[in-house]
Order: sequence, then structure tokens, then C-alpha cells
Amino acid sequence: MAKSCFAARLAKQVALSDAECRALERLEENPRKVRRGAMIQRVNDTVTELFVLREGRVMSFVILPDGSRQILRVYFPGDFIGSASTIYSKAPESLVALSDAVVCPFDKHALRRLLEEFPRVAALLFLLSNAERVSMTDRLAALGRTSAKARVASFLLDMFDRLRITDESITDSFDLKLTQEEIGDSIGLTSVHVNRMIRQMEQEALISRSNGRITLLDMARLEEIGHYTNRHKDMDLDWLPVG
Amino acid sequence: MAKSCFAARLAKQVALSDAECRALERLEENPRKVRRGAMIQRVNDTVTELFVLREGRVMSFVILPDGSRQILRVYFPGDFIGSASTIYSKAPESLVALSDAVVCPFDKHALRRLLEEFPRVAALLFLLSNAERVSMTDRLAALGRTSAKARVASFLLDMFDRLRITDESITDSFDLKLTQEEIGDSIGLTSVHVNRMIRQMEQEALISRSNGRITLLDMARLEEIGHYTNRHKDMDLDWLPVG
DNA sequence: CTGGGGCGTTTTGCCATCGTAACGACAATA
DNA sequence: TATTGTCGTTACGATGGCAAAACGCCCCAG
Repeated sequence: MAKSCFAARLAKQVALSDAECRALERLEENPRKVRRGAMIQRVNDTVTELFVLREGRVMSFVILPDGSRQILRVYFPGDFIGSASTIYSKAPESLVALSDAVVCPFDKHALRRLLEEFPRVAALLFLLSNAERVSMTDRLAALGRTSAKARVASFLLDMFDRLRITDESITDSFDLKLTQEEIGDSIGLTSVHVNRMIRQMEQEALISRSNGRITLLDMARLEEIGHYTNRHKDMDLDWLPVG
Repeated sequence: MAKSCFAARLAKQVALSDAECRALERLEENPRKVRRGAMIQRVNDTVTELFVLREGRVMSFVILPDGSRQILRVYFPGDFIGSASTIYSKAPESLVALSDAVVCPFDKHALRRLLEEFPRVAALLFLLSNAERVSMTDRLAALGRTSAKARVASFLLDMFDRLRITDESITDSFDLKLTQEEIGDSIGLTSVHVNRMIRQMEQEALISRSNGRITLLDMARLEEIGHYTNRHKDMDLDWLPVG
């Protein structure tokens, strides 16, 4: 693994200069291990920290007054987490580790210095934040206008494609490490209905499962059912300032 | 009106330097009038332009293969539109004017120069993009986990609060300028059901209407019903680089 | 002034999708 | 053995979609 998980991730998009790499590495000087289920940030806490996720999985979510939960995003190694605290003094969302994980917290003032010193990194962060926004809008359209089955299909494809960004060994199967309840809370369904859909998709030979591992058997049809488009292919960052 | 609608908007958050203001003004050198219903950007078009909205209303949306529409966001004067084209070469969403409007297109290379030259503006854009992300997650939670009535309530409150940012004359009533079908397409409901909810809320004296104008009669209860929190109050941008 | 056409809203009846509640099976952990 | 967490399964019913039609309003042409 590179010294900086985050730099390694960014370097997949743009060639980074040495100085930029070193600066990004400094964000990860304080790795912290957290156990599955550990609360990293609680909604409404006063926060001044952001995180780079180095290992494991983390989710952000909110709990509504009636106790129901909406998972906002699942994060994978190399992801930049908690950018909401750049603008709000109280966290608008909670962060919990979905598996044992390693996160690297850093203060938002460290981010400020980074943005001042490396305009290109600033631009890059701006872009990634826009990519996340688009990912949100995709899910918004899924929740607002597609069936339960379509949501499950697109969710699986999205997780799959995102995992593949950093883990090239993945070809057609992956470990979701999410309970069906967590899947449901991500796409606005109950665990019961997620289960219905998954079993249905298994019967139709769209996917198969064995002890938690999911294999995508017919991606073309899954993409069709889920109205899914892989956004990662169409990125264009050539217009960025040169390093 | 200030020379730059966008600078005026940003200045509500942070004091801008003269140089910054002038740079922002340059983004609006090419105002363009568009009529209600006009397509400003079509999904999958190759795009290199972004926009500042100076007057009127614009929406971004996607159409799913079955013909249904999800409105992703409604934009008001002073908003920065189309940031998705900073990272994708093909537009992931369409833009249409909801009313007669004035938009100011500028090339993404102009944005790049701005980001290079004014790190603080870059940071500010990064922050605003995060604010929009949070706004998306709020709606995501609404679509995923709240009832039709809650969605309508929170949608009305959100429009209300966003309009009030730039128009201080608004106290408790506003012109939505959206059809019920458009409201439905924003919050994942049919126009029929939006109508049901609106009439119900009118009967319960939560809101009242007269020729398109909506008055919020009981904001406290609306906030409760919609699980709404006004994010605009809690912003903290003091940590930004000094101009 | 009158009649029509277009657009948005209102209303209704029907019913599919999906949520709720409840319970059993099973595996991992203590 | 007891416990906890996840998955699988069922019966029942509410929420909200769908289709269709009528209504009101505004604008324009005759």
C-alpha cells in the first residue's frame, strides 16, 4: 500500500507531483483503528475533523424522529469522508464503521492549508465532491422513480463498480459486508422487501450467493433492470491546472 | 442588483476582496435570456460550460427509460449550475428553465483559471458544493424514509428558506412557480398524490393558497411533519483562508 | 361576447407495491 | 447452553400509483 491511501486514489485520476503526494500523506499521519459498529461521528456533534478511510468500510447515515434510518453513503478505502463538516459546525450526519476499519482524521485547518498551497488539489477535491453529488442524484432518481427491484440492482452494481476502482482483483463477485437491513436503509426499503427482491433475482439467475458473497451473473440485464450507468468511465479531468 | 449575482450571493457568506469580486463578475460577462421551458443543457450532451443563474428559475432533472422524470434540483438566482460538467464530459442531467430566466454561461477553463488564481474562491466553491451535497442527502432521506405528506412539507419549507436567502422581502408566503406535477417529480410522488397532500394540508390550516401563491400558516408544525431542519443557519466559514 | 383549445388542478375508483408484524431456522459467539 | 445477529417466510393491510374524466382558468380567434 502507498503511504497515502488517498493520494493513491487520486493518482488514478491525475498524475500527482511529489509535493502534492507528500502533502496528501500528511493528512494521514494519525491513523486510528475502529471496530465494527463504532461511532466515528455523531449527528449534531460539533466537528472540526475530516477523515480519509484507509481500510474497511464506513457508512454515513441519519436517524429520523420515528427511529427509521437512511444510510446516505457507504465509503470504501481511499474515500474522503465528512466533508460536510467543512461548512457546518454541527455534523449533519453520523459516521459508523461497517467493519473493522482504519480512519485517518485530520483537522479542517490542515485542509485549508492544503487548499491554499496546492490549487490543483483544491480543484481535484472540488471535482470529487461533484462526482459524489452526481452519485447522490443517481440514487435520488432511484428512490424517487424506480421499483424495489431496480433499486437493488443498481445498488449492487454501484457497490461493485466502486469496489473495483481500488481492488482490481474483483471480476464478478464481491463481499458486500452489509446486512439486508443495511441495504434496505440505503435504498429506502425494508429488509423484508430487500430479501424478497434478492431471492427473486437469484431465482432469475441474475445473481448468486454463497455465505455473504454475491456474484453478478448477468450484468447486462442488471444494468437494464436498475437503469444503471457506470459514471466512472466518463470522467474527464484533463482541463485541470497542471501540477 | 450587483454586477455579479453570484458574488452577491457569496458575499452573504464571506467578505470578498475587490479582486475576487471582479473575477466573479467575469463569469457573468455573457448573460443569455431563455424562455420558460427552454432546454439549457440536454443529458448526454458533450458539455464544457457551467452557468450562473441570474434571474428566474431553472431545474435539473433526468428522464428514466420508462419516461418518468426525477427533478434533481430547483435553482434560484445566484445559484451556480452545472458543476457536474467539471468532471464528466457528458452531461449527467438536463437543465430546463422553469420560468423565463437569465443564465450566464462560462467555460470550465474560465473556472480553472479562477480556481488557480483565487484559492479562497476555490475553497468557497468546494464548500458550497458540499452544502448542496448535504441538501441532496436531506432529500434522499425524505424520499427513502418519510411519508408523502412529510415530503411535501419539507419540500415547501426548503423552497421557502432558499428563496429567502436572496429575497429578504419574503416573510411567510411565496410563489412556487411549479406545477404539482413538477413538485411530484421532485419528491418522488405523482401529481395526483401531491394534490391530495396539499389539499389535506390546506384543510388542516397548515398552508393556504391563492392563485399559485402559497402561504405557510404553521411553520412549526410543518417542520415537525416534514422532519425539516434549516441548514442555512448553522454554516461556519470562518476557517477559510483570508482574502 | 362567445366558443374553443390548452394547461393545470381536482376528483374518483381500483389495485399493486411494499410495509408491518411475527415467527422459525441457522450460525457465530460467549 | 444461552444469546445474539442475520436471513427466510408468511399473512395482512395501508400507502400511494394509475387511468380517466371533469373542472376551472386564461388566452385567442371568430
